[in-house]
Amino acid sequence: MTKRQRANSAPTIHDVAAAAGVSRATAARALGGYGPVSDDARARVMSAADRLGYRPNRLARSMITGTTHTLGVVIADIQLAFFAQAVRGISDAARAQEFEVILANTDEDRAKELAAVDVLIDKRVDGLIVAPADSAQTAHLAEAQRRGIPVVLIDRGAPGLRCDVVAVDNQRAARNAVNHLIRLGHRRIAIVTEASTALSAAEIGRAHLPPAGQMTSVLRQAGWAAALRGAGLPVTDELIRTARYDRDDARAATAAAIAGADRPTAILTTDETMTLGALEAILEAGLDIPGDISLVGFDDSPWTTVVRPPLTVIAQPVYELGAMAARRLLARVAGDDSPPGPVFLDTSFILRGSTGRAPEG
Amino acid sequence: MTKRQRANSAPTIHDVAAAAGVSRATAARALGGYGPVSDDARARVMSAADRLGYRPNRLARSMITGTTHTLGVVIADIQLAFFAQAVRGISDAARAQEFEVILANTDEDRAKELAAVDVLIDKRVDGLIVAPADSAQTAHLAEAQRRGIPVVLIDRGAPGLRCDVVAVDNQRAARNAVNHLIRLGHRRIAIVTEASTALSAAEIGRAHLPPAGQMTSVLRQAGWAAALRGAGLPVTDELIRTARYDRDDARAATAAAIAGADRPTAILTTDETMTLGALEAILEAGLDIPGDISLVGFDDSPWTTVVRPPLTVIAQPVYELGAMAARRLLARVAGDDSPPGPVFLDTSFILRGSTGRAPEG
DNA sequence: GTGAAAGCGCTAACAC
DNA sequence: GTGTTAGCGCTTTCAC
Repeated sequence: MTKRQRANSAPTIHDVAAAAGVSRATAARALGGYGPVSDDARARVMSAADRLGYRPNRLARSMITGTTHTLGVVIADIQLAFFAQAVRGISDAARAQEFEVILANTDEDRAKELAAVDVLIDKRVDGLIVAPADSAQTAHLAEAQRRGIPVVLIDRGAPGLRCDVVAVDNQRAARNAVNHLIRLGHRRIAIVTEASTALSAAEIGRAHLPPAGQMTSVLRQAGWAAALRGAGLPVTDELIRTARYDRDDARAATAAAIAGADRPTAILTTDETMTLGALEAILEAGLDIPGDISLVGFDDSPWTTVVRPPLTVIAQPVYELGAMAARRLLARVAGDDSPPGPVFLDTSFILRGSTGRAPEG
Repeated sequence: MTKRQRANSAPTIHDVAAAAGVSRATAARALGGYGPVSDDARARVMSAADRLGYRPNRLARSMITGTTHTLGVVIADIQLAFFAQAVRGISDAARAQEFEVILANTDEDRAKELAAVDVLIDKRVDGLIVAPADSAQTAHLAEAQRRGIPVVLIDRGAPGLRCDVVAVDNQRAARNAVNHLIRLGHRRIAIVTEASTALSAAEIGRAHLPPAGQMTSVLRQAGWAAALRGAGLPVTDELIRTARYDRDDARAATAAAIAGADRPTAILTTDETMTLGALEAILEAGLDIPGDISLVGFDDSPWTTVVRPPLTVIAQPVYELGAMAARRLLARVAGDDSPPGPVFLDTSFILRGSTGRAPEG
């Protein structure tokens, strides 16, 4: 079988060229929209192309140009509302420049992250957006950069890596929220946070955390501690309630916190999952919000206004975080080599019904 | 510059072969794990490979093998919990067989869907999972199939397309839920659904809908109507409350429904967004749930147990829907050519506090 | 403006 | 078991 007899396989530029009676180079120029082509040739090529149902093979093109018009996105879990929104922002910004998105979930597991990054490099993505599972171990990301693949971090930074980071100032946001509680007269303000990143009262006292160099929950905890210290209030281990990253464990941790003798009068939760668990525990205990206890947490989920009372929350511009990360990455892909650094988007403190004056006594 | 002097570009199989002192073919065989290679040669190749930091170029491989180990996933919006969960299921099932996932959002817009499918075909994905925006217009999907790309539909079917569909039986699920309300004595049971797909009372009376051939909301509406008719209850336009697909509009539609003289004693909502709006309206109206009005809706969102009362819901196995779709698609990619058809996964009716006996009168 | 020819990095016959 | 050779479908010099 000679080369031109592949009757029923997809038409290539070769077939189009033959049908149009021009050379492959001319057909390619017309189809690809580069280089000089006469109007006549272009017209013949175009009509041949759609008569044959020609579609360019982007793999072949990528082999030569070295660019795939594809971004790799490596996050913890697309099922978490935070990442779903961020990915939508990324996807829209990418799409606006004709880039596609390959998604990988890590479940905050470094091994999965390594594997994902490797595959994405092998697939020759043009850039990588990563929410790194471990801020301290980023050799694989440095390696990607070394191979010419720009990396933008989202949600959390990595001190050891020279790259762009798009995040919010978690310490500041938490500090603001806790300051608000303090102004309402609260003195015992607990935090319900992830065990895997939580620090003890002693540790959080010493810690000096860069604003984008850690997992968000530690930063939020640090902000909480800073606010307490700033008001001269004690930061004790009893106020630090940790749970596996799981709603039910957050419920149990909160239940334990409010069962004690010296019940906190307010609780800060570090994200939606923790908030859900904490709220459940408070409801089950039959406590009045905010009469007996105030509740404020990160993330303005849609449901926070249909619970009673509606929740006071710290909202992040999640979609924008994603869109911004993608835009920065795309700029890098396009050759921008200005010095990389963090970009902080503003959070907003949304005052609703779950925070109120501290109960007497 | 001769061919071997590309000092600082990524090492290719050629470089590895040279370093190991074997031919490219041998190096390729060792690296790719195919064909016969002596232990000695393999060892030398492997050590040369990781000394040089060799990584295979999957684009080049795909050019030859014709497979990219990539699935295209075309959905409405990753920000909707339903799709986020489904995509996680898809991603995990794909990953289990070393496939990656490219994501595209359509916002139920056919033009965006067409564009996405085109790009994915051009990128030579091995298969496509699609939640089609329009069940009636699927020429682009048939075209993908014609080009040898298997297609699996998720969440909704398309009567005109011969392919696998993974969904739930929405009519049946809705009918069951409404039957439950009927057994509780309800006679005026309204539905809050999307305007874009809703049928009038007259239309829904005549409609004969295939179980997987439509958008889910019509099917749910049909199930609702079937239950009413089955109990000899009237299906009137007054009971059909439509809204843009948007929580706030659902709130307004519900507010109008419960403001009238002949207030429904129960409401069925067709998904999380509608439920959120409906619940908000009921709370704002100060009605007691379920004393004044019962509420049941599709989708068992995490927050449905922290509102008071907790919501009775129809739960779909969303993650499994995704995983199943991916597994079927992967089977097709692997050559399975058994007759395609729909697969229905079971929903579950979760009885909680938002449904109760119909009020007297 | 157009064509011939080389080659991206890899796999797959086919000899030996 | 190993090497040689011919492509995959495209872009890109470089002549003409």
